[in-house]
Amino acid sequence: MCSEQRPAAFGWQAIRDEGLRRIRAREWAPGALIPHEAELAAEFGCARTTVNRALRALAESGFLERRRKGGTRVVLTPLRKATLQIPIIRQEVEDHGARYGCRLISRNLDPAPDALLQRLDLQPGTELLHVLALHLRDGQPHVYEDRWLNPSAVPEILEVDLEQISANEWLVRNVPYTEGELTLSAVGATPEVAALMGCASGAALFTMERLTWKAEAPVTLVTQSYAPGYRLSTSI
Amino acid sequence: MCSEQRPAAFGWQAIRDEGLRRIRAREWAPGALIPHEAELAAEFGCARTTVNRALRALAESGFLERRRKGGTRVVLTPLRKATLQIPIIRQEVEDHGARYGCRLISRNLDPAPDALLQRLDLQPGTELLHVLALHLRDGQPHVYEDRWLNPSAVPEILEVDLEQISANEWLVRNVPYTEGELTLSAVGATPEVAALMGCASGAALFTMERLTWKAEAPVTLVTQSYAPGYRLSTSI
DNA sequence: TCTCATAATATGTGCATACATAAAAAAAGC
DNA sequence: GCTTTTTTTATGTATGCACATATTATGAGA
Repeated sequence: MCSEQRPAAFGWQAIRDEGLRRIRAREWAPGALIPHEAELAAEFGCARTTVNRALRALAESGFLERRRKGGTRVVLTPLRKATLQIPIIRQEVEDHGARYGCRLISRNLDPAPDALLQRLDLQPGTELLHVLALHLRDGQPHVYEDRWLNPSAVPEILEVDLEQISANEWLVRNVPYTEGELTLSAVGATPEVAALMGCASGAALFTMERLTWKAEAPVTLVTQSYAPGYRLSTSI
Repeated sequence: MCSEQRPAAFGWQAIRDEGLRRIRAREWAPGALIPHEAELAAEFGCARTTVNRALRALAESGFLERRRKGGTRVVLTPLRKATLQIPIIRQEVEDHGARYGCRLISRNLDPAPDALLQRLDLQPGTELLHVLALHLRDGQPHVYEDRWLNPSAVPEILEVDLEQISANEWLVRNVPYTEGELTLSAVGATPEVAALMGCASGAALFTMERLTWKAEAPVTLVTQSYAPGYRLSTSI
């Protein structure tokens, strides 16, 4: 979504806002075609380029659906989209004025479980680097991290001293752009995790799972469980 | 993010992709200014408009930060953004080929708790409509919903038969565009909720809280807790 | 030195125009 | 009737130009 909240009096934003008003007021009915760009340009007394910009913005926001020659339709269910910013843990902690720390619990080159290999589309028997770590906030447990790394995608990771730099930061710095999948869930703390986190066994932990790929190779699968009470907010 | 995955050979997308490559390759260093539009236009042999479009896209994706006269900088931490689609429960259930149902548990016009009124920026003593409901999936508990509605923002809601249409759907249909705040968390099931959901008391429930405003008036605060095991996925 | 007005500058936007492209509609061929 | 080709059409993109706007940089005046 854009920055503007108040309707703009002029420019393409005004046309965008007027379009949104018509969608809301059902003057442009859900699922129906709206007038084409040239027609709207004539109506608003502006260039087609300007109408295009406005309608494109509404399409990006999920209110309209546009197809060449097919015209522009009002989306049936204005599916609400929220863009949430995935926090970089160190930064999130320091932004709150707290002291960040990270404790490496274990680091092993293990044959990965079959279910994991299947999900990563890797050959059975492939060895992955398994790293467990605890992120601290003012010395208190903040996030428990369970990470699998694929050395065949990022061989350098085997040389990195993960006591010095967290796997996450190293990846952000050295494997710049990856695509992937983010899964949010709530899981109960296992006895082991509870002991590390200093919370009750079975406590509800907000959990973020990230699977990232570089080109066609899986890079890492990381599961981060936040201490009880954590809330992730965003504006919609 | 846009739809394109593969680099485009021509057009503004090609410039966008080349810019992204330079950011990744640190040819444009984090935090540093990049050449201004006119310069890049000369380099790529295209109009400034085209460069503008490309850089604007990169800025919207969170890689660049632009300011008039100030120029364009590479964002220091390319904070990863994920756009997640807030599911409309009925639709989500039906899309999975399951039967949707909704059971109204209670509906009362109550004086709201002070903490809530403060959060909604309402006068102490204001009465709000408090609705508890259970969304069913093939007859099984799926989502527990606790909702507060503000009749002074949407008076018509008092006349609506919530047995017939869920508050959510009525709002989507009749109070089309609202801005608000989305908060994700994990909470343990209270004994009452556990009984309704048919899960263990204390079970970890993925919880989505949505606070929406229409103009300056709060419309609704809804807390939806999903049955254990629910996962919300998105691509990043 | 400090404050305030002024100029310089990079991005933001609008317009007229042209052509590209995808997809639907119409026409042609069988 | 059916398939294939052609035309039509709405959106997508590019360009050159002009002017708006927000800030930074500069310089004048006290």
